[in-house]
Amino acid sequence: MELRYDPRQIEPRWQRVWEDERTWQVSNDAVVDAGDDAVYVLEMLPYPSGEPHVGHLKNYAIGDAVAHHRRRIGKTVLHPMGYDSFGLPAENNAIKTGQHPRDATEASIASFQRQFREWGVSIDWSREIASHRPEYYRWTQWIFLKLLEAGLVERRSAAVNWDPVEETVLANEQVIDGRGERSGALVEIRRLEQWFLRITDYAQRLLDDLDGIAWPEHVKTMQRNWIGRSQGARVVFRSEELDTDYEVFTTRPDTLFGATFFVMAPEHPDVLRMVEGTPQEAEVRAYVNKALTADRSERGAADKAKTGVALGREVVNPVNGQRLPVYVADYVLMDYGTGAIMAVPGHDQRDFDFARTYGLPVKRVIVGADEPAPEGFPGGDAVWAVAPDSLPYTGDGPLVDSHPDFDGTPNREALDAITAWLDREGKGEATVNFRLRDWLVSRQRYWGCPIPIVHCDACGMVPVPEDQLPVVLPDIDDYKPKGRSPLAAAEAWVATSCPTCGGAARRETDTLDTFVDSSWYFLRYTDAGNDAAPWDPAITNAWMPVDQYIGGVEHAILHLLYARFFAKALTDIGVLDVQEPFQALFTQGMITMDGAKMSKSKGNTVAPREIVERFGADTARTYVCFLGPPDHDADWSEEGVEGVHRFLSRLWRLAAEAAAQGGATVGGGDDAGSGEPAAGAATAGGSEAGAGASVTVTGAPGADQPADPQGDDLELVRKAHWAIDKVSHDVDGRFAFNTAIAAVMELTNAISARRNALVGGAGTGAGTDGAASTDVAGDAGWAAVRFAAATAVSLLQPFAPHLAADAFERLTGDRVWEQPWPVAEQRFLERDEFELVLQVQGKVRDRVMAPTGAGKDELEALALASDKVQGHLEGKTVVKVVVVPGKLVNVVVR
RNA sequence: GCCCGGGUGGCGGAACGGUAGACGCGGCGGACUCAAAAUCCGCUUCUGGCAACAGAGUGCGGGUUCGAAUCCCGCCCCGGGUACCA
Repeated sequence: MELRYDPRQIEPRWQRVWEDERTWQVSNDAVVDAGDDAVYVLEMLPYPSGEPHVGHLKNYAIGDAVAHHRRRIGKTVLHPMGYDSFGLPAENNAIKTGQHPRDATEASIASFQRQFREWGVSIDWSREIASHRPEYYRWTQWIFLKLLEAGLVERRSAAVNWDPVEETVLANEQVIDGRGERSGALVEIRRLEQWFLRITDYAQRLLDDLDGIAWPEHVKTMQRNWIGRSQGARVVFRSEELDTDYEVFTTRPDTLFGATFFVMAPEHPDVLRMVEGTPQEAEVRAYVNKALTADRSERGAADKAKTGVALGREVVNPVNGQRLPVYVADYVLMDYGTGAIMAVPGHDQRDFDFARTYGLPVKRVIVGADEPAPEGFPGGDAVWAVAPDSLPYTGDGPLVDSHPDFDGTPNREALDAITAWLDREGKGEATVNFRLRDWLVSRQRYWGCPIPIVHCDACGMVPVPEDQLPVVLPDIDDYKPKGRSPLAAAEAWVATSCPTCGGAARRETDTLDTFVDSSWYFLRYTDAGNDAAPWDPAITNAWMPVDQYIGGVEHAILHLLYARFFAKALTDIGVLDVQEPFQALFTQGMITMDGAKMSKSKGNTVAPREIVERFGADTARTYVCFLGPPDHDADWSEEGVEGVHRFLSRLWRLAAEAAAQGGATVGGGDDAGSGEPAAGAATAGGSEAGAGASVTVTGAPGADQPADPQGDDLELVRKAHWAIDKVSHDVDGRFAFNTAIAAVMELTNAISARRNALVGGAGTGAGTDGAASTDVAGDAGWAAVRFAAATAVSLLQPFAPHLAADAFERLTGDRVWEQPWPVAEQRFLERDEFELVLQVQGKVRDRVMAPTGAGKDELEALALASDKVQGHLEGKTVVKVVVVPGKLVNVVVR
């Protein structure tokens, strides 16, 4: 009998069974019945481009392992799949080749879909979605209109990030080091009318609710930093010349008395107004223009020398009436706070640098607790033209040279007192400032969701009525952006009538950022077939939140923040009841090649398709789960793949051989659910086999746990239970897949050893027909091997579902995915003896067997009885003996 | 600069404060074979020793402890995130 592990036979066969029987489909009736046992496992939505890469493989291998495991511990699992199918790559391809983005996208989707099936991922395909299809984006538009109704959508003119290569605006989150996230081009600032979502309204809640979700701490930290809450005060500085108040935000109102000048951002709308008609105008204009056109990465460099120009104007410090010269300088950002600052060079590094460059006075108003008081303390007039080395001082301490009411007061107290005073005087108030900006969602590109708005000369901006959705993206001839959306050229489409007055009107031609599409897809999965509404809240609220979300850490900010915002906003609107969409998050590490990121341009890529073709999907999946802790980056290794393939071959062969020694009593009696005939009936077709399954009895029946194993068989059964215990702990919540698989490898090694002993002599491997021992001991041995093999494949099922299905059926006649997850029996985990470690001075000197449950005295006596221990005690006095029952004895000597 | 991670054999990596190096890769040796592949078995942290064994050892320096890869303090290096955020 030839026993060869042949994934090319095995894998398609089981894929057919799962597909024909729709094994992984779950109905929405089930979620209501299941209650808390309903579990939503989700991997991040893939962008379909070409074919899947190893990152996808890892993502779905991890997710599928979780889904399988949860099913087998009795959960009702929702595990859907779809495509983030709007977006620039398809459009850029269209510009280059003329191919419609839809065609390229659909081709990619087909390729992804085919490969996901070949990987055997347990997906409920009935819920598949693709964000570029009208039946999906109809509801994206619906949500946009709901947000509009709720006042969370705004169209306003703003200085925005313009990507000159992609010819579109970008969200702040898509600008990295002053360059477009995708194009890498230097981003320019332009003032344009754009659509914004008011995510800043939710800043505080987005921050607070991070506390309640099971996410990696570093991801939460990244979001906290991005939201950037800071507590401070708004303070009003008055320009008497212009009769205008200018507000600044400061986190340090305690240093107000140390302000020696005032700075505005180059973008500040009043900068030019302040100098109009003055001798400074030309110089200021030149500076502002230069600052605005300079590239952002250069401007953003913290170590760049500070530059600026005096405006020749003054503003009044509200706390002491002092007049402060006003400057324009590019180290002040329009984006943050009010675009103007009070400068306190004595206590801020940046202001200090600027002051030193321009010879501005530096005043110290706080002294360090353990520093000597400066000249004139308290209440002197300590202003230095050139600052001493101790400045700027950014620590805490009592105030000096400020005001008689505050001098000597610790600055943190003074901060509150000064804020209260400002408030009373109407010159400021306590406030919180966020770094988070509103989300710019309009894009001047073609391949995205049309914004469902009509512009009417008479009525203004009019939302497209719900019953006229979707606004379908029209086909166009020229995809090339020309500073405006390519849609603007689709005149027949743009021209429409106003839904309100019926007059001539024009459609909005911008499309939505694709992050809008992916901010709600997980809701659509829960009720994907619904064509009357985006979802039924009763169903969606029952499935939600996603119990386990799995994806790359690169989405730590953008996607995860937007999706959280959507859940909260939709909940406030009343169409949903989900505060946090992703209860638990797991972020997988990257797979690298020779330590570097895989990329097509470097040519250091591995295509999952090739691996699957050569070794099978089970090898590919098990390998990516084995190559290290899944949340760490890991380097791809060809030898590693082969090693895993060897392991799977070995396990399968052992199982098949053991089955031939008396497994699979299929079909008889009560076992109606069992599938195809076992052992050897390799190419039998799909589900139809279930009916008249043949009975194969070749010896002791099945792979049940042996009733009363002895000797080596007992040891093997123990090992199986040890593996159950280990894998269960590693998989459940720990994501320690690498060690779980290692445990199954250990069990496999033990099975192999027992098998070799049974066959007798040195094993000759695959070709052996394993001369079956017919004696009683042999039968018992094979029974233990069958049990252990069935356990091993059962534990491996979340990683290698095809192999597990095949081997388990041979051994037992049953379908492994329908079996409950094995449970370790305590009696096999415990032994009556254990290896006692004997230490002297904390160093291991000997190991002896000791009875389990032996008392401290007994263990101490055993330790002192050891010759090796005694050898190390010679000439020394025993000071103390530490006994850890069940573990070790440590003898302390002097 | 700031905020996270992380430094363990030739390599990827294991180790509730209690046997450091599970498991895999690679390497070496052996069995099977005419031979090779495949398979199976054994060895594989370093140093000394034929061996029993002894010593050293988890980035570096201290500390706590009967006992530290693990906890604490101070450094060094690597990776990631973020950056003139007032």
